[in-house]
Amino acid sequence: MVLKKTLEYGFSGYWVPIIPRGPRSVRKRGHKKTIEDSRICAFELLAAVAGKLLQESESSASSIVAEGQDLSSIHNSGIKQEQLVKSEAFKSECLDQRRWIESVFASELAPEKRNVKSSVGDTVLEGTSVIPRSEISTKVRHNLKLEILESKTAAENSPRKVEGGSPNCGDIERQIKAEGNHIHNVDLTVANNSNSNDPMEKRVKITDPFINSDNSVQLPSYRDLVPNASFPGHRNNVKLGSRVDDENSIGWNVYRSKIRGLRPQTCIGHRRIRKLLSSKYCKVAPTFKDCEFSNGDGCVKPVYRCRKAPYTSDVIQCQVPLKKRKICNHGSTLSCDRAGSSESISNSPEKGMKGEKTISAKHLPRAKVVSSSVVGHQTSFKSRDSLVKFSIKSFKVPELSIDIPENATVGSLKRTVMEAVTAILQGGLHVGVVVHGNKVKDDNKTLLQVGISHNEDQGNLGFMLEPGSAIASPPLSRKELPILLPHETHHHLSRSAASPILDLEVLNASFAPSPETNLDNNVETNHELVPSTHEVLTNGTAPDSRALVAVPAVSVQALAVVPRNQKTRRSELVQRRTRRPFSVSEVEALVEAVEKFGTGRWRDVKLSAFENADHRTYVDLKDKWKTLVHTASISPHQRRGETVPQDLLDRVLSAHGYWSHCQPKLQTKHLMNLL
DNA sequence: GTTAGGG
DNA sequence: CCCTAAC
Repeated sequence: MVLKKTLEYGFSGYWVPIIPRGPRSVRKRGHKKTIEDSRICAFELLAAVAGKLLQESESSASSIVAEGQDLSSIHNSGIKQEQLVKSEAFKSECLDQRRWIESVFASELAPEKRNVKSSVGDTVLEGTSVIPRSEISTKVRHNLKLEILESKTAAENSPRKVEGGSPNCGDIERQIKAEGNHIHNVDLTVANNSNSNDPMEKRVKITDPFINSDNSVQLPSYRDLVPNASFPGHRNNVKLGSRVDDENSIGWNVYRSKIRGLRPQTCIGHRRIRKLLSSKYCKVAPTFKDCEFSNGDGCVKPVYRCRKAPYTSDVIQCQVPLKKRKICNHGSTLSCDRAGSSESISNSPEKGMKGEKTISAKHLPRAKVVSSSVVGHQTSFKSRDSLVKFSIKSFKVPELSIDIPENATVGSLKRTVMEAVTAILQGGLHVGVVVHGNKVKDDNKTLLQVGISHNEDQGNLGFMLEPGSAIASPPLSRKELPILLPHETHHHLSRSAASPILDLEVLNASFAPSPETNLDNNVETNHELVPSTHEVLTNGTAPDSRALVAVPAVSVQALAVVPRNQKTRRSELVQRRTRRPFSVSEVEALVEAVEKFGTGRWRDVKLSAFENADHRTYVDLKDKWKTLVHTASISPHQRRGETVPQDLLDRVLSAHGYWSHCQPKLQTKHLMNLL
């Protein structure tokens, strides 16, 4: 008897293998080169200024001083500028001298206000540098708002794009992370008046939760600080079920660990800033996390809001930026932000919250299961013509189907679910769009075409998560999971130490096979060296018990969504079935049935010997027979996997020979009859 | 829906 | 196991 239970899962904060980043997005320069260069130049100048500042103060360094420092020397360098330096923080940003920073912290642990504002030419840089690093950020609340043009195609507007992100934003984050910095919030606002042609009007804000609205920094009190808490001192345990977020007015909810590293972060130097701005997309007013895009043609205006930080999944964090990129791409080559709002941080009520965003630890944040199943709701509309505004509360996620014996323990159930969810998450997720209950398959349709318009009831629109491409295999196919063997556990743990919420339970699930379940079994079989599962199968347990394997049952319809192109469809949408090696007893049953029915009546074989084995189709049986025949015909040492008793193989050969010999006769007979 | 066979 | 041509 099998207990069937389906459940849904949400974003999860489980450990996900770190996927090597692809090359940084290619930035095309093209006709904007000049503008861009000048921008870069501006930042270089700025950096130079900062460097000079630091140099000047180096003698008196290691302590915070310099409020309203005189910048005459910088003026002397011929750079037009106005600077207001309220602290030295910014200096560290440019020189990246940890020692200095640390010394600062050693002596400045009490709440301290620091503020840096500098402007070079038309470029304004506001930076706050020495802020406590948030080494462990485990949860984040994500709010996502979209404003999309109806006229844009579904593909363009598809939330799938959320998966990506504008290179600028993504790059910013990556760069920050790469530098080991943990800036809690970075707002980049680039506003170009289309008519002003002033490429230099930029505004870079680097903020932090501890930064007040006046851009000052407030450090947390001592007790909140845990020096070098680079490894999670505590984690969030994976829990079944979902947590309803009472604040869940919009978006994902994530929390942040209270543990914070003491190490101050270094600030973004000019180099990084330059990189950021060298991205063509930066011109389109990217703001990190809390951002709003506006582009000249007034077409696309997505608004992303991400409050409180990290502990959002890779998926989420990576997705947001990508989306922006795509949108930027479409939008606005020429003019940016017709409104010309240089303060475009967003007019949403949550504006004040921008400082709350926290970028999590290095290897991308994780999301916790936030809500198990929710359909996205669109809350607000855009009054402006042709603009549709979305507010995605959450995604409806694919169904997860799990078969597990009644006598399995709750613990094993948890582990099974855990693995299933993890496996799916590892494969990445895609976003599907559902309109009026129908999944929108054609990415090229416009929102209007699929029934999404600004004056339409948005209640009929929903988003859902779908397993992504890489989704290698369901949980127990460890073969395809990076973590396979118990002895690898530590290795992985240490390697992923930077991931604050790496959940031990996940690992335990993988490595703590429990006798009551077939986990152990699977672990064995997946070693591909260890024989057998037939103990289980032959000791009275029905073969079906092996169905404990949690199979993420991706619904066909879900998979059918977003059929981009032929090429990607299969790999991205179709989930390969769980590999379930035939047990000896199954082989035996198969052989027996084939002996009876022959090799051309798989349906009969299935019905007679595997009627109750739902996971064995007649195609499977046929395939297995095929491999059996092959196995039987090769030398024993060449065989792999489950060891099939020689006598069974002999029977296979025998039956195969018999039926293959019979076949011609029958065929001949048939032909004779025809003639 | 089944079979058979290549991938 | 997947995919598909060919029943």
